Amino acid sequence: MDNDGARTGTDVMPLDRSSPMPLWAQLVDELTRRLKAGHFAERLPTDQELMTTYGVSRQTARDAVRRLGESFRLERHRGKGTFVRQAQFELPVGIMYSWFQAIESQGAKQDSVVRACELRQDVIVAEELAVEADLPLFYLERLRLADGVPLALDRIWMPAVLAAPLMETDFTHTALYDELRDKAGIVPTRGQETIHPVIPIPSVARLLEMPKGAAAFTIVRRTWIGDRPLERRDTIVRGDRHAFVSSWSQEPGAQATEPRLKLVAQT
Amino acid sequence: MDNDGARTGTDVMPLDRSSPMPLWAQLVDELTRRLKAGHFAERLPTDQELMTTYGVSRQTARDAVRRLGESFRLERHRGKGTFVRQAQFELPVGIMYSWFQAIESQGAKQDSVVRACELRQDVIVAEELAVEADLPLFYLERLRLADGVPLALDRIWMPAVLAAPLMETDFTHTALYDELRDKAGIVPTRGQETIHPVIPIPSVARLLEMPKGAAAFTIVRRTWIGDRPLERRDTIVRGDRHAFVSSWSQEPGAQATEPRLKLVAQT
DNA sequence: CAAGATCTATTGTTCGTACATTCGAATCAT
DNA sequence: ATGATTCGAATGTACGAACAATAGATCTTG
Repeated sequence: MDNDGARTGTDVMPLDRSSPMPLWAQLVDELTRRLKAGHFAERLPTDQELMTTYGVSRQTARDAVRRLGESFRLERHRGKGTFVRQAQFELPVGIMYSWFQAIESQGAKQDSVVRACELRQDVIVAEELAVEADLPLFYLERLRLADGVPLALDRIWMPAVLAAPLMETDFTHTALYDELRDKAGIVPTRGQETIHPVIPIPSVARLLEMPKGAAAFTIVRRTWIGDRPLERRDTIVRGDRHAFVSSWSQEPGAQATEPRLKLVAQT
Repeated sequence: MDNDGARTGTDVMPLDRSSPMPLWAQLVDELTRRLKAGHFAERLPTDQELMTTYGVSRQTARDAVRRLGESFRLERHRGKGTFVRQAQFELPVGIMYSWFQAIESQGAKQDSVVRACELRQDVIVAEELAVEADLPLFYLERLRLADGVPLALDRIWMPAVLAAPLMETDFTHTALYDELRDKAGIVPTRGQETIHPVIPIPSVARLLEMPKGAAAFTIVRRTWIGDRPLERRDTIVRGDRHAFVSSWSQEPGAQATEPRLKLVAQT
């Protein structure tokens, strides 16, 4: 991997002024390439630098940066420069993330009853997490409450090698991903959630204090770091008190609102 | 409402060059105002027209139009001009829309068994649709099949005054919104879907040929034309053969994929 | 030393200009 | 009439220039 600011010669690919592709497009490609190669970890070139480095006008340089910002999260500040926004730790980790946030923002106190936090063996989950069947897995089972009312039952499996630093954590008030980041330096890069309707088994229904004959959601989440499986999580959410809601509308001529599902508490 | 191209004098609000707000921003506001007032039904002013009308440079005019395009769906064509993209009839009508599309794109033949297509009275739904309780409602009940396999049970209520032209339609292969648009000239502008897990009542479970003890999704959709309720629809989807799936990923530095749920068939 | 003033770097806004590219209509030649 | 050519309109690309606004560093001064 090349060094950052170093001009090693092969660093900069000159633009092709005879190409039919616009200069700004070539510059976008070039900057994208360098960004992905790890350049500009901190700061992007200034307008002036782009002008002299690539021999374009400021207009063209700015145009390229503007369009680059459609793919990358860039922040420009007068007097300072252009920066790649640091990867946020609070990734949009699917539906559950926004849900717990919404609950919090409505003023309800969240906490969890930790029902298990241990190392376990499980052949089936081990297979899914791509670890040897006889290796231990970190297992965390929590009953999540909002103002003391059961909301969901959360069961998490992770390879023990990755989750070892979390063993001693008190998960009563702590978010898993925060702990993972702070104690193990791990942040998931990819995730998937699958949502099914289920009839919870009696023991779970009792835990969640659900009325008899009510259905629930199961949300199965899988996360990865690159290609490496990090986590499998099964969450059972009470279906009688929560729903997924999607709204859309279209002002005449205006952009249509993308349908986006939100898990919300029922009144 | 003012006429379109007519320059009636109050049509054009001049920009304030002493304002701290950039000219392009003022121009965006002005064009937004006029768009919402029904101007430019067909074509937006050309760069040249904006320059002379508002006394700005082409750069500024183009900048304004570019940013206007972030709120409105604009199409610019060399040699032709700038146009407001016509409201598409195939609105992103929530989750179900993409679901039936996905099924179709996977090659499965869809059709419906029309179980009821009639006028009915229903006090509760009438209340919801904001019509007099003793007025009739258009009621359509369909069992939706993919390659002959039951997928979902669909029940639709609409005010009869709006849906009258649909009474004679054969809904075996026809999409409701297409019919509404073609025969009644009606297109919903707003919608909401709420998704719950349920245990279907035996008669419905039998219709959907669901295994005993399986749960299902109910999707309640409400649509409006402006503020006027158009439709209430209850759809019961087999939960053992379908799921909502949401994926997200984050390239380093790249825009995070918004979590978006899709209803998909299980393999 | 500290508070204020000044300078420098960097992005934001705005003007002007020129030519390229594409579309559609008008014109011309056959 | 019909096909090819030309022309005008409109957007796309690219250059140059100037000044404004902001942040941070440096300098000045009490």
